[in-house]
Amino acid sequence: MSQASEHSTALTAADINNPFYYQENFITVIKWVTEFHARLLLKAELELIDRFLTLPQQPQALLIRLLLRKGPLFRVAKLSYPEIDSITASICALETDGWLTTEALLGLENLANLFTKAELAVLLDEDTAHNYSLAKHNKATFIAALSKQSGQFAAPEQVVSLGHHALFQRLRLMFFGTLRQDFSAFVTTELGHTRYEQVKLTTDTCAFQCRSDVDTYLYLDELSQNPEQACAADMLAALKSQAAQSTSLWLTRKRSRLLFDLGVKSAREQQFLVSNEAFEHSTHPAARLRLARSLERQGALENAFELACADPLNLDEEVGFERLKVRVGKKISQNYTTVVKAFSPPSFQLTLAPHDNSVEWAALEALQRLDDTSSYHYCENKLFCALFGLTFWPAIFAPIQGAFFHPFQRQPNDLYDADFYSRRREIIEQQFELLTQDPLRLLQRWDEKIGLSNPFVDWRSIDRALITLALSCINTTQLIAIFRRMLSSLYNLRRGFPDLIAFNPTASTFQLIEVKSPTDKLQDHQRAWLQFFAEQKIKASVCHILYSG
DNA sequence: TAAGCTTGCG
DNA sequence: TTCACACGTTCGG
DNA sequence: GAACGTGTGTCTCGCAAGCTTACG
Ligand SMILES: [Mn+2]
Ligand SMILES: [Mn+2]
Repeated sequence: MSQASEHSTALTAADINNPFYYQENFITVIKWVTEFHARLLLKAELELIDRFLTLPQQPQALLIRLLLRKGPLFRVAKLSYPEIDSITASICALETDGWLTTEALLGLENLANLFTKAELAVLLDEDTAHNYSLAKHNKATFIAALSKQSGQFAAPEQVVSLGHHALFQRLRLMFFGTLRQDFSAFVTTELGHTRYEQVKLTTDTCAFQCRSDVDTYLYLDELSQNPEQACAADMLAALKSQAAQSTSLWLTRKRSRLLFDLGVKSAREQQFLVSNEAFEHSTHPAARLRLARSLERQGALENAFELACADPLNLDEEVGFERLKVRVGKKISQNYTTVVKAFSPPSFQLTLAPHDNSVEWAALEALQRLDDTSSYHYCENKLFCALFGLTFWPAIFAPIQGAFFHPFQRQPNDLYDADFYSRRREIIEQQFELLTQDPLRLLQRWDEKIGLSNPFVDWRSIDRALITLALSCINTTQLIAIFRRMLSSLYNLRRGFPDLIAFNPTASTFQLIEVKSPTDKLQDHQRAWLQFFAEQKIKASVCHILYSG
């Protein structure tokens, strides 16, 4: 277990009743970042932050209001906040350091976003205006008409734009470790809409190790926002050169995702020079397989075969490489014969009348009617994930170094890393032990943790009674075996569970059923779970649906 | 004028 | 906007 | 049958205001 440096860190959210609660929270974050992670900021940035912190209270409040909104352009006349006395005075104050800038000219797109259809109509030249009516033509028509007049327009009223966007983006990223979260986390948490497990934080922990990692993230995020902009080859070159200097695992993952998408897109456009290289440089779980198939389509059969002979890194590769070798082996007279045979799970057929709801629900109803010894539930991954999340709660939220760095995290940063288990081995094994001793202990944990965010527990789709039922019907040894398999690759193996589960409380047994409509077929990872269940002597089968008439 | 969507807000 | 799953089309043997 | 691309439900809450469009 990692040692926490005892910089006890109270990061408290502001009281909602404070009319300036947003200001308080924003300042809290700024101070947190500048105090503890100043080494990731440039001198110029720190100076700018200083000036921000010394802004008079009212203009600063207004600026923060605007920073929290979509922006970056605002109509001054539309701004109104009861807690801010003089909007215009504050605007003036904010124009001195470039926090806000008045925009005299507006591009058409900005203009159209800021003003209503009626307001745009006024801007039409007089001789064209009479061709259009507000009732008959939609807003796009007016925009198109305006575009024939000009691409730039004098702002009809004062419009301001936010400055220093890059700095604030950077600060938000450094605090949250992602750009997908924003300051609304403070409020939703304060209101109790979302609740997070409280993990002891240490001030020396940040989402980022070095400044260049922050830069990298910002760059990758920008690329993923508008991937259409750069040409594919340029993008590839940029991502490649960046990869050379980065060590961070999760940034590599983020970049690999982009490279993978780039590869898929280029391959579709038959730009194989780009796509092959993009796949090669991507660590995305599906990248190698995709590359191998792409090579096959390009006719580079030897290359494809060779790649498919690599050790499979995951289930998809295992199955996909095998299929490819069989397919391509014949053509290049490699004479490859398959050793592995696809597992075929037990199955049965069920005939249904036409139904409105989904095939899973319809099958559930039909099966339930045929069998009054068991209760049927449509859970897919939800139930086993919930059991997993409850069982390993203390491990998931263990204060491992670097795993948690702000109070609004739903999961540790390394949840899907290969060493998730090894970094928590002791505590995980301890929970296995507790589970063996007393499975019903999980119900206590349910009561204790109910409502708290957990990456495996969806509180609304599962209830306490179902957990109780599950614990009384699922043999602990079997449950442990399932958990061990999940732990071997959390990212891949938290999905693929059969649609339905049926509990027989009298016999203390259960069975799993994957429903397949006539048009659907078993996915590889679903098949893998079914094979595992068969090996573990867990009753699991596929229900093939037929339709009457 | 109602419905449907986005945005802001706490 | 992401994820997991289902559905539908294309393609080659 | 395999592979690929697309569609669907779901999403962290609930409400109000403002705007646009479809509809009668
Ligand atoms: Mn399913
Ligand atoms: Mn199914």
